[in-house]
Amino acid sequence: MERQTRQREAIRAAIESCDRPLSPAELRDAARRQLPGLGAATVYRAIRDLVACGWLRAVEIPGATARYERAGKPHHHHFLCRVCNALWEVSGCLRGVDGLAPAGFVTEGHEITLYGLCHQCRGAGPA
Amino acid sequence: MERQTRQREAIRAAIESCDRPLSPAELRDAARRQLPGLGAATVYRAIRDLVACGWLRAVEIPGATARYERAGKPHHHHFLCRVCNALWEVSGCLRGVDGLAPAGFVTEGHEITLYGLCHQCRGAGPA
DNA sequence: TTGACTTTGATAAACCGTTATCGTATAGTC
DNA sequence: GACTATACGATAACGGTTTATCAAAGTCAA
Repeated sequence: MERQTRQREAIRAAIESCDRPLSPAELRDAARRQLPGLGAATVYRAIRDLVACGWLRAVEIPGATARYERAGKPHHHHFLCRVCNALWEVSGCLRGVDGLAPAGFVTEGHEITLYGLCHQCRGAGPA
Repeated sequence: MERQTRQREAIRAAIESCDRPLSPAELRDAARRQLPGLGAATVYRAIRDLVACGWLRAVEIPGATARYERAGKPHHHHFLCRVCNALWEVSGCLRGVDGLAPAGFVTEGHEITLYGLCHQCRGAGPA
């Protein structure tokens, strides 16, 4: 298993050439620019396999379907634009996040999601 | 409209007697302890109306359906237990969260979600 | 080049939370 | 108590995402 195909090539290339996490639909659209006939099922299969082998990572965000980014990046967070729904990478974190948990809780990780307008929608979007 | 019914009474009481945000299913189960025949549609209708009138607030969390809590609480965040899936309230926040956004982005709000084991699952849950 | 086995793409179908439908029950009013 | 509009509960339907199916195409080793 794990053959080299044009489809998987295009999907991996789309992830690597994009600087932000993509939803399955965004990923399919991006990969289709290189391989127009690409089917949706193929994208889901590739996502499943790439996550399973540790190459890709799911980014869960509140109130929306998951996005996917290259695994192995340093710890960071995300910014969700309420106009274009793109998820952007936010470098860095804050000290003390895990310490917010109440006494008696075991914190294993955290997510910080910022909301607002991205640089592209700042001027164009509605108030 | 807005009649006083046993159903809405039980739903409001369930929210107020619980110290953490509830999903629609959790809310229904909680209210059913007071009113066993309560239907799911009634819970969804009540949630819609209570959110619309500002009594209830939706809490969006990554990778799960929204939970609901009394509106009007001071700014705070949440802790999601990976074993029992309960969402717990976490008081306080951190300075500088909104400042994480990249230059050129307009931050309108943020969510911080901690993950791990709640105090109840700490001892009982699997490693 | 052949041939076995994998992957693809189109389609259908599963999923799951939520909403609409509709006949019945009930709250609030006279 | 009777009346009327609202709310309820059961069920079906929805919408969007994800997965299963299967014939056709493609990959890769021999």
